[in-house]
Amino acid sequence: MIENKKMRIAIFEDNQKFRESLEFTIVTTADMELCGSFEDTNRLEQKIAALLPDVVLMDINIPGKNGIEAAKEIKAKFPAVHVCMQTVFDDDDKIFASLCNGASGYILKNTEPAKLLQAIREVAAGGSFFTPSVAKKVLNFFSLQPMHSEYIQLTEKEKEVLKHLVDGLSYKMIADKINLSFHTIHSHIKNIYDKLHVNSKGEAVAKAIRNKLV
Amino acid sequence: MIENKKMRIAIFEDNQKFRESLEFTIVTTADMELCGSFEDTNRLEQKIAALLPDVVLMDINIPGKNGIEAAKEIKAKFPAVHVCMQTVFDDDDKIFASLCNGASGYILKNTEPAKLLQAIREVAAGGSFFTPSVAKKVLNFFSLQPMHSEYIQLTEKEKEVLKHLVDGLSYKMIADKINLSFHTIHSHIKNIYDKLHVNSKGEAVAKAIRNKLV
DNA sequence: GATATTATCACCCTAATTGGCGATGCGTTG
DNA sequence: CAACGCATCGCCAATTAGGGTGATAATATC
Repeated sequence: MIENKKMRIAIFEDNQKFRESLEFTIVTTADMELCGSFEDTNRLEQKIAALLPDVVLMDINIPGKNGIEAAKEIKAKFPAVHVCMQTVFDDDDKIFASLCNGASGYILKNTEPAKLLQAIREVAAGGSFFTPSVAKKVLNFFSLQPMHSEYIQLTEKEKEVLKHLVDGLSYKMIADKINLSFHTIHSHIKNIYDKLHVNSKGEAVAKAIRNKLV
Repeated sequence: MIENKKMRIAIFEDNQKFRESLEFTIVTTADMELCGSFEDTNRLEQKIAALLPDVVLMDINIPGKNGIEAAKEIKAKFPAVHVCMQTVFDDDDKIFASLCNGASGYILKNTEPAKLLQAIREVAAGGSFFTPSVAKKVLNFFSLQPMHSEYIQLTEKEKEVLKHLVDGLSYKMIADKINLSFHTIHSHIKNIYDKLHVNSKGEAVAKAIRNKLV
């Protein structure tokens, strides 16, 4: 975003009332410009290509291809265009599907205009925005991942050694790779095993990948 | 939160300057009350039990048990207490570890007071708050879609053996587990290595997990 | 029906790697 | 100074990897 240019916003929303409400919010905002407003996702690619918006507000339940697919397509073909999903539902599946398909934000339709504008600005700047209830769901999702529950403090060297271990290198090869002696690698690995509470390469590799230590 | 009562905030932060800055922000806010401020997490449980804060601001790198472990302990013993992590670093590992351990928010220390207060209010109300950069990381996490396609056809037995290998069992232990001889496990594993084009347990485990063969 | 092919199982041998035990020194940080 | 991360080294037993051989039973394929 260049400071002195207005953000270009495109709206995809089938409910006429709500669409007009969004349009009003955008056009009455100094640093934003409404570059397009549609009630379906037909000829999506051409629309986006012609308008090149900074931010797309995409309804999830929209005629034509649904908003989640649309978000995916937009991100695939126009990575620079940021997509902010919006819906009345805060359905878990849809939230996660949207996030996975590249949406940068997820807001509920009852969000007040001030917050909506804040969300748009965050998203336009390459950031992300969730309404609190969505953020909560994301957190709950993480809380359901039991294996992430222990925090493991590895030193830089240990992380490096572990990375090579995961890549399948032997002690000797790792020693060569990072110019340390076989013995040093050996003791690093012993320390890693202690910290991970494992006692074999297989377990260490599994834990490293699953806990995203690498 | 009952409307007419002040939110009780407890601070755990070792840096004195920053702690005082936080204290100032809290005490000068009408709807908040500073109920405790500490420079380490010693006797954490007693402190929380005595104060029963609505929201705990927890530094990640704090003496005593680190902030991530502390968050976990607080959520385990006092589920009603909301924890908001803060740190100067936006280190992926720590963010995810914190989220998984029950923290409701994650803010960077350069966050302006207004946003900090907003975060506290969200969290106190049972919501969640991320600074935009953290939200971005969460999204990136979801966008890490597996994109592997290498046709690996393992037989049922091989899959079973591989699964145990990933779980960290030795050849001998696997043999016991599925009532086969050590030698048989050995040859299965040799075949698995052939099919996966690997030549060590570490690589096999890594490939198994990454390609979702287990 | 005869002939591959494949999955499964079992064994032997050797060399290399790994895991667990120990120890030392050096520099930084608290 | 104590504690810690880091690097180094030795020893020994267990495990693993790679090279074979070969049997059985089920399933294709000819």
